[in-house]
Amino acid sequence: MNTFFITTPIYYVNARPHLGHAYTTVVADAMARYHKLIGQDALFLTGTDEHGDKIVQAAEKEGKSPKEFVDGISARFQALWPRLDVANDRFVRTTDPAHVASVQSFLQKVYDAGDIYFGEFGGHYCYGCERFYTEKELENGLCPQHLCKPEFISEKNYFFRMSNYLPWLKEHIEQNPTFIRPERYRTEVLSMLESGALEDLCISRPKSRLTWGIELPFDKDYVCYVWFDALINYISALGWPDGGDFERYWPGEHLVAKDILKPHAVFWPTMLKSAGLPQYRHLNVHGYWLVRDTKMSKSLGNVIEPEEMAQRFGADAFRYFLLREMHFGSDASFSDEALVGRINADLANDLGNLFSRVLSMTAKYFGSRVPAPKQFDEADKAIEDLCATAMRNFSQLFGNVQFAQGIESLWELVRALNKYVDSQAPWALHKQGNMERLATVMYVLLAAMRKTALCLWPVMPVACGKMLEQLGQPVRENTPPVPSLEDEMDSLDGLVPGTAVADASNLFPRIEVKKDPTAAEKTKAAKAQAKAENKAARQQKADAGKPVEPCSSCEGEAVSGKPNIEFDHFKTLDMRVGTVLVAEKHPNADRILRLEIDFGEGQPRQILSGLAEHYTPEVMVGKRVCAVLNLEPRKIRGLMSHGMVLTAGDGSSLTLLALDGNVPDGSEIA
RNA sequence: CGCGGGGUGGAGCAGCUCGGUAGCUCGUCGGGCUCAUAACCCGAAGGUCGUAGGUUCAAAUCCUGCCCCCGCAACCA
Repeated sequence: MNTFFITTPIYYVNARPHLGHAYTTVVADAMARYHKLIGQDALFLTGTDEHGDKIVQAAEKEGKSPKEFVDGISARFQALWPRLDVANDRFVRTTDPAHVASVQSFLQKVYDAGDIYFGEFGGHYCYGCERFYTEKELENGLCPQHLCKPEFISEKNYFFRMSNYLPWLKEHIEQNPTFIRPERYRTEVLSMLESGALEDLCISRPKSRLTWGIELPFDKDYVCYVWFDALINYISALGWPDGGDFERYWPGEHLVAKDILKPHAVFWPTMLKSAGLPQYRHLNVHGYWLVRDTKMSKSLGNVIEPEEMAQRFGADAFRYFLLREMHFGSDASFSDEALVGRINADLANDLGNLFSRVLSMTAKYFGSRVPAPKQFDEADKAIEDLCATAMRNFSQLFGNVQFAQGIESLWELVRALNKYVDSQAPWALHKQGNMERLATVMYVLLAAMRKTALCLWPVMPVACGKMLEQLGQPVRENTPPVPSLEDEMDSLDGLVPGTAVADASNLFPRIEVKKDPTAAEKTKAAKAQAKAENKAARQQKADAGKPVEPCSSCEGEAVSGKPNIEFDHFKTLDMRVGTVLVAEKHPNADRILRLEIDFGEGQPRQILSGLAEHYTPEVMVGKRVCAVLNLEPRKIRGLMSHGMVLTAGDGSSLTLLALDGNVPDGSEIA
């Protein structure tokens, strides 16, 4: 196995690239470079996902055709990567004619295998539940929740018989412990499979509703919906079904964020299985970057612009931070402070300063020429051993997607080199005139620095180039500095005595920090907003109410203002004042209170309200509240609610609407 | 008992699979060095490893109960 193929997801082009995109792509780049560095034939693919409803809408908004629109955003992604020193070998777009042809071949193959059928999409839609019911779920033709007749909405669509392959998939995952990694995501997928909640996959949309997509080869009235279009990029970019690249590079491995675990861990393997193609080797799943411990989102104004980071701190430092700070698989926290902290501590103080002090001494004592070493003593041998260990650990950990740990093991060497400088005190040797010993010490340092730089090529390609240049080593951009890192691991050889080196070095200047006293407040505000966001997003998801996953290689972002309504429309609301007679926790829902409220109607009305996290039942009794009475009654966790209590809140805090004066129960609100 | 992750010195994390001196980075304090990017090196303070039990000669590590935090899911009319 001397080839390596790594992919990022193709990014949905309805928004600009953000930190999450940058992380995934930088990691993939580092992986590709690492495999090139150990002498493999590595191919690195990224790209853009350009079909779907959202694109059409976004394009309309800007008065562009879909194609014009996606061309623009795709170009933006493509322009970003070089700024992060990302050197992808391929870039795939789902609007590429080759991709389109490939998707159609794949669909045809799966169709011929008998795994695609024409069926009913949707069916019995209950507006109360905002979902479709199958015949089986209905009780006497009625919605089991509301006991009302659901409306029959019919849309014929094509389905992929995914369920056929789920038992096989479960076994495959069980027998291949690193098929999905890290472990936690493997566990999650297995429990997903055990839960039995997975159904067949709807893979089409009628052209009457969506034209911006790939036409099904067996029905020209339909286009392909989301996953069959998107996932196939991983092989269409290799020219599948034709061309030698597929033979050469497949199976590869994938890198994704945890939000698209299901499509990659379940849909894609079953699709490959159905098409009779070999499985991918690994699905590498990473976590989210939080910003000051809250979710990053556009409307919070805390979106991290990768370009800005690269510009302010340098692409190398930014990449270093991303790879060093996040333990692959877990979430991590992004902040300027953390970034600057890493840059100063690791890059400036430890690594940069090491280069500075050693090169400066080499200039002073040996005229900037690598001296020839003599016999190694114990201290030198210890460094030689540690260097070998560090390189081996680094290599093993990096290959195992444990980037932070790999880098850390390299820093054990860097710190040891700084200690070695102190313990050997070259300046003292020089004073004593002990030039033999001095030569050996300086050689050990320079040679170990070279080894360090070699390992860092996947992480910081440009800085690595600078380091090697300062050590008199020839480098070529985007080419591994040595043909095989393996050959470099067992000795301190590789640096030829007499080589001219730089006389000074300032690789990573310290960044002076200016304290931001409002940081804590910012955090607090951001958290509150984030919660509100969450809620809005959830609402939106519910509104979509479709049994098919929305594309999630992007963050959903359309939080829009509400349109104006007619006064007549407003007047249709029946809002009244009432007094809470009874309040208790919903027996089967932790956020909800069950209220009995007197609206002067003769008998109290039962309303359920999501107040439990803000008001205790005791406090609620006797309170006067405002409510909407003529909302469609709705069953919530088994109890009926006949109205809605009015509240104001921002997501983290919530308060009831209060009355300024005294009016009788049942008074109208307008 | 919805699913999953987590609670380890001031902060962030490792260690837990395979029980046996609690480790790393940052921060704080004291010292050293003078080659260097006010950096580097040494030392110190600071933790009964969420909690209550259990197994064991021995538990951060294994078992059980409980508490708390974070995602997702469900209910927020």
